[in-house]
Amino acid sequence: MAGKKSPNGPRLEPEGTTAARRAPMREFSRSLPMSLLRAREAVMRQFRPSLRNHGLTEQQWRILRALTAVDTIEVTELARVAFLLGPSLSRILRDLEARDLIERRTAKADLRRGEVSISSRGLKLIEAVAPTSEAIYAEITSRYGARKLAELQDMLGELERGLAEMEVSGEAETEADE
Amino acid sequence: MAGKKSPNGPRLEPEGTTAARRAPMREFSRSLPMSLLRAREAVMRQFRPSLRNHGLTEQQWRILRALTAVDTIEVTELARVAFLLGPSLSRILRDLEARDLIERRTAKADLRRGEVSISSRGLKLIEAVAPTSEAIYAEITSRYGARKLAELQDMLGELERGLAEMEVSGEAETEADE
DNA sequence: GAAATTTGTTTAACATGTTAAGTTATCCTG
DNA sequence: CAGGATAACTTAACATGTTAAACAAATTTC
Repeated sequence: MAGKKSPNGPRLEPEGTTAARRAPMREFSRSLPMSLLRAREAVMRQFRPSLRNHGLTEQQWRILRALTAVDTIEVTELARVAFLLGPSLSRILRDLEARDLIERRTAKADLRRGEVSISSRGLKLIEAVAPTSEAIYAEITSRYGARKLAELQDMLGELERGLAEMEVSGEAETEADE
Repeated sequence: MAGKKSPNGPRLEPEGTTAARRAPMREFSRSLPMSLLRAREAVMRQFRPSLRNHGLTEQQWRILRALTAVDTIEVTELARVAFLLGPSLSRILRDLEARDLIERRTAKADLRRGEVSISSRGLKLIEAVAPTSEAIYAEITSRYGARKLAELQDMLGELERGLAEMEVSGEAETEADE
């Protein structure tokens, strides 16, 4: 891809020449990151309005949703499950606690750890949102096909696992590179 | 350093006693949005270090990358291609222009429109990053399998198109719902 | 052809993503 | 048992996501 570039000077012309004179590379819009981004956005666009009507963002919903599956959970574990970085989670928990949607206390055995659980108020909110959310999910499944959807998720999972292996191989350029 | 856990801390039970007393719903971590999010993050985690070494964020890279394919492009069209919302793009363009990586001017025919193009400095930067970027992409393709990757992207594209159709059907609750 | 409406872009405000640094509590080693 | 290294968060700082509002230029209406 390091082909010889035509020495086309900087564009100072209002009406440039033709369009296709630069580095080709892969078709940008068809890159894997873009495909995944657009697909996810297309999915979330379906859910956001409903969540918004209940005063929840996507991340807040993920957290409450994860909390319904457990009695209590530590912050770090919650970050892993809800797939949020620590700082984001820290801010959101502060907000959710202020809104009385969750409850927190420090672990007796280890004062560093925080234990989080959903409040009855939070539980009510979840139960109010869930039906719409489930309906949307069912509609998506129906449209796309349950089997194909499962297959897609399998492929995504395999991709994820494969990339996790790459992590260990290419760990050597924390410095340099320019 | 290994899996040393708290000696008496209550662990999470997938099918635990106290855990499964609330709303069941779908398995949270296996939802489509989470699958897509994790997969995309796994992919981007590969690219981010390299981009960072060149002082670029993912979005800035997307913009410069899109600009290499055209002579000039209008802001709105650039937002569509790079898949960024107007406000985000507006901020990033301001920054990229300050760093002399792009050039801007207003269209003669329509003073509302802004025309953007990459600068020679921006082009140099792209050419510096591209090799590493392409190598990573090649590695991913090789690991996952070119055929399977193409299939995955086809499925993602179909999902995206299918959901786009849903948009028109369920448009009636801009108000109410709470 | 001026007012009303629409369009292209930016600004504002708040929430999250991302990396680095700070805090406090545990663990660990001499 | 004093430090030093770790671990679990939390803060800070900057960039982007997201929605609403502001603005100016173009288009439509009456």
